Amino acid sequence: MTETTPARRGGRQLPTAEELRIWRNFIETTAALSARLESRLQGDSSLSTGDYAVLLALSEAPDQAMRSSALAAHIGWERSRLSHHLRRMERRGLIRRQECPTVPRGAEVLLTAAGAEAFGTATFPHLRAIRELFVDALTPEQIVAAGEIAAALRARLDEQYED
Amino acid sequence: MTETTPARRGGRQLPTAEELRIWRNFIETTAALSARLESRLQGDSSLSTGDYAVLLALSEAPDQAMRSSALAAHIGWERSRLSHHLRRMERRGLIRRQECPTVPRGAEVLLTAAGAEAFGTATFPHLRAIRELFVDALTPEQIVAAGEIAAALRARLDEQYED
DNA sequence: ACCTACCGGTTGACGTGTCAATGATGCTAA
DNA sequence: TTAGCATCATTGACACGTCAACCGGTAGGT
Repeated sequence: MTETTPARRGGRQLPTAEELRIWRNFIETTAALSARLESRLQGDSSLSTGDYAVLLALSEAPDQAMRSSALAAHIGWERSRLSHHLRRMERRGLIRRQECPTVPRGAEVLLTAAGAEAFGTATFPHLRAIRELFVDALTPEQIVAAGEIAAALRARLDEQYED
Repeated sequence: MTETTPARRGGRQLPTAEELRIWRNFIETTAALSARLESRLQGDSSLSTGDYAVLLALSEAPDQAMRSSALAAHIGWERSRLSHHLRRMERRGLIRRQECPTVPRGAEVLLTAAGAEAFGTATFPHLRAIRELFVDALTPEQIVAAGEIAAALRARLDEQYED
């Protein structure tokens, strides 16, 4: 690895120059990758990755409908974020909202025909883009390593619960 | 690796379920990592990573000053993005802008004392956070692998030049 | 019954990012 | 000279995200 400072990893408080270089390349490249995927999806289907996540969840839901909070939990968003996003999607005709018959204060989110159609159009090119930009860019060993790295980073994030 | 479909990597058009799982973990975890860094920096110094990037570049510049477009190129931002960001930073007193004496339409961006101080306060905790959340979360081998993965992804992004 | 506390969802304010359009000013070629 | 034309920077419109405040209603404790 040819580090600036040898062995004693527990001692240093700050990253070495080499570690910092790798860090920057890593975080900037993953951000750029996200952005490229976003723009590919946008070009292929006029959907954002947020739209896609919502439509995917609704497509797989029974009756193509979900309670707002269940949807938020399913895709891991804050309720407020989802509410803003649904407003924009409703304006574009991708989903509809209606009072939930069973739960008093609940709001049901429904997939519209236009939403289902947009999702159908988007899916194949989106998966192909993931393949081109991620899967095919790496060796099988690197894909495994990427999975392990993600798991290790996630574990660290979770262990320092919300700061 | 135990893939759903064996060997013939060139043949498939779509990722396997396992590849998709790794992809999702990878891209979501790196996004969460960025977000955590952002929030740590915010808490430690009331700066965003965007602020930090600008202040870092100015700190290292001769006379703590740079032309706007040079700054944009240095940190890899669009000029429009930088212009918006500088407006907000100027409002907070972190930087100043003035007409450039040499270049006709050029705008000089200057680091203020407040900006330099904020940057100084932010640096150590920020680097420590990078160490905690990235460097220390991975084995030395994983850090090397992360660097190689980033390089491979970057190469693929660059080769498909801007879509 | 009444006060309170929570719950589901929305809203507003604001920071951030992209895109397209707009000045303002020099450079170049008819 | 003047009609383009590229360049530097800003602006406006809009999408997206977070945070905190809010609102209507249900549930618990006294």
